[in-house]
Amino acid sequence: MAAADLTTHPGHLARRLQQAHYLLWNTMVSEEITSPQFAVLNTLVAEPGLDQRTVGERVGLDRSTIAEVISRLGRRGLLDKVRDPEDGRRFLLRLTEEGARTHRKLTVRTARMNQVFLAPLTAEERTVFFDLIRRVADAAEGLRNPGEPLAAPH
Amino acid sequence: MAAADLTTHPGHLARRLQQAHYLLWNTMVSEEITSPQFAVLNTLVAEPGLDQRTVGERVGLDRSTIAEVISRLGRRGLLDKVRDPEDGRRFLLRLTEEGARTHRKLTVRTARMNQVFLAPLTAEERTVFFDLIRRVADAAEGLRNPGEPLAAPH
DNA sequence: CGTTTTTAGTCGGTGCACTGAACAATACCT
DNA sequence: AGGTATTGTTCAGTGCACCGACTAAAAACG
Repeated sequence: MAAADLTTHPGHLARRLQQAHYLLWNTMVSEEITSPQFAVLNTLVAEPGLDQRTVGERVGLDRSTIAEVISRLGRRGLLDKVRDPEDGRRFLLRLTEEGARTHRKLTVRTARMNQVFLAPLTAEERTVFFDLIRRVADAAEGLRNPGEPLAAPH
Repeated sequence: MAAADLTTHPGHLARRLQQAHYLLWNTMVSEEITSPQFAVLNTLVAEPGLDQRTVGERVGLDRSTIAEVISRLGRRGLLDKVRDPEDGRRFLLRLTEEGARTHRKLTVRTARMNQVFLAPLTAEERTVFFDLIRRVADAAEGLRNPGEPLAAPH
């Protein structure tokens, strides 16, 4: 049997895209803070006091992975973890002053990096790019919990 | 400072896309063989006898990562690793009979999975989808080893 | 030649990402 | 109230992905 053409395999392209992004992030944004870590900081700027599981849901990470990411951020003093007094299972998360400062700094650099990353595309193409990827990713995620309606109620 | 909108961050989208693919692969293609492992098998079907480094280059993996992937495939008896008699640094790689059989089986399943994964897009959109991702990924990879100073420091 | 430089592969370290199993706290249900 | 889910977190295990430092073989040079 002939070999397949990987350039028409979305999984292969997705991996290459992510790797390319990873490298650019490392050189243009930060070698300390990774992109998923920034996503967590960003979520906690928008919604301070979230619990760990919900943060994971927001950024698209499962419970094990989010636990590790948060543990790293905590170790670096970028966020605080407190037991919810009203629900002893939860940890409530909140950025420290340094966490907020780091987020501000990286927000600027991230915007710059995105410009470089998307430079090959025109403005209209970028819109399409976002739209297509989002639709494919959303649909595939929807295949996971088939009982659930697409528009998540609160 | 306000939180950024991650749905317009290509890195975040790329990660979500890859995760969605990973999950679908696991349910529709194989729980044993991963997508990068399949990419290696596929490369060796097209070009038997390649050395390790070149295979990594073909599928887009660095030396360390490709070494691990190949070691796993070797452990499962899907490929053979032989010292190049003409260049004692190289290992030449070749699929075993079982490796070729596995590749054939997964090729069929992968095609089915890609249909499901891309189902949200029309035929024209798929073409655009491939084109945009490829252009962005290629451009970012090009930034790695240029003769050109790409971004003036500060 | 012999000395440098380049190249192929390995090794140790860090981080992301998933699964499945365990555990404790809470909620649900007769 | 008491037993049974359900939920939030952790832990162990596997695999991808990078970097930097190292070894050994080959190539380039003088």
